Amino acid sequence: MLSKSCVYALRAIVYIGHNCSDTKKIGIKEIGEELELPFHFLSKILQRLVKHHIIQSTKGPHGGFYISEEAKQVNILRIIDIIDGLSFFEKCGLGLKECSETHPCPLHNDFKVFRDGLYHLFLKKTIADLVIKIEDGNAFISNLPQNK
Amino acid sequence: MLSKSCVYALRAIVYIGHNCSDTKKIGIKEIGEELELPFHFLSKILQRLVKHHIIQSTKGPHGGFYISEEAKQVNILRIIDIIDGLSFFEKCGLGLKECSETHPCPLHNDFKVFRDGLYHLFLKKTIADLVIKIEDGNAFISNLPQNK
DNA sequence: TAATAAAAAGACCTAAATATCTTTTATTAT
DNA sequence: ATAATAAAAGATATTTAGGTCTTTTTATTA
Ligand code: FES
Ligand code: FES
Repeated sequence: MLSKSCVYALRAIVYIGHNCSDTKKIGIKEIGEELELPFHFLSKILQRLVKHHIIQSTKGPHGGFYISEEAKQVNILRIIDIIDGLSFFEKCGLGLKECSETHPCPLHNDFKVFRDGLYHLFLKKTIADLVIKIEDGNAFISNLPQNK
Repeated sequence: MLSKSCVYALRAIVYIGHNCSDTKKIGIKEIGEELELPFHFLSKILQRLVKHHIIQSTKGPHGGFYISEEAKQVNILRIIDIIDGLSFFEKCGLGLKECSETHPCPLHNDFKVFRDGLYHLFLKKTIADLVIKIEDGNAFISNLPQNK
């Protein structure tokens, strides 16, 4: 449903949100190692997020990525839109060219419930919501060591 | 979420279920034209379904594909399993290597609701259920002509 | 039994997503 | 100023999904 680029983006943002501070920026190397994501591929993704002002970066020694408190309030759907676009949430689950109430596929009514539910979930969840779960120890953004 | 192969398979099966009879088998050509699916690609998919005994076929003049009433009782999840596998329903929505209750990602609890809901939807829906919707005129399996 | 029709099978092609490698640019510290 | 560091940018490679083309096999019917 979400592309790899997109989940890499989300996890990287959460990692940055959790680990950066006024004095500490986070390098791609560290993110890639911690989250086990491919360095250069991740770098492209982070560039896009910077361009869209979701995160910020500085070059040079002690440079890296960071995120402001305001930016942490953006919802996840926004990230999905930037990376994948929102077509998933409009598309027919059975691949008809149009998903519509007047010409529905035989899964339309049932499928719509979940598709729209996910949409609203992603709409109301912010980056900060995810970061808090990490900080409270209620969730994790890295793999379990044994699964490495 | 579902691959094109998979939704092509589902729509083709429903089309066959709706149109075939004891005396009439359905050719790939007809299915491809009606559903606007690529002929040869569709042919590969139907071959797999025949191998898995979801549909049946005969070669030669007046040959084609057909489906038995019993086979119409198989659920959609079975088709998804044959074409895509079921990994989607076990995978972490944020791409962690394992989706688990003890090491959850920050979306786990919310995401699981939809992922499991879809699972159960596909588990309880049979091909016959979809065909009935077509026959009752409550749903469609072809695109609207203007979207062709 | 020959011609024909249709699926099966196999080889091949294309496009998109994912991943890597190299060079450039900006920043900081010496 | 210079060297070192880190992101940005650009080029290239690999993998996978999606799609096409050709040949073979099987069944029908004239
Ligand atoms: S028409 Fe298929 S999901 Fe809406
Ligand atoms: S751990 Fe991410 S969905 Fe279960």
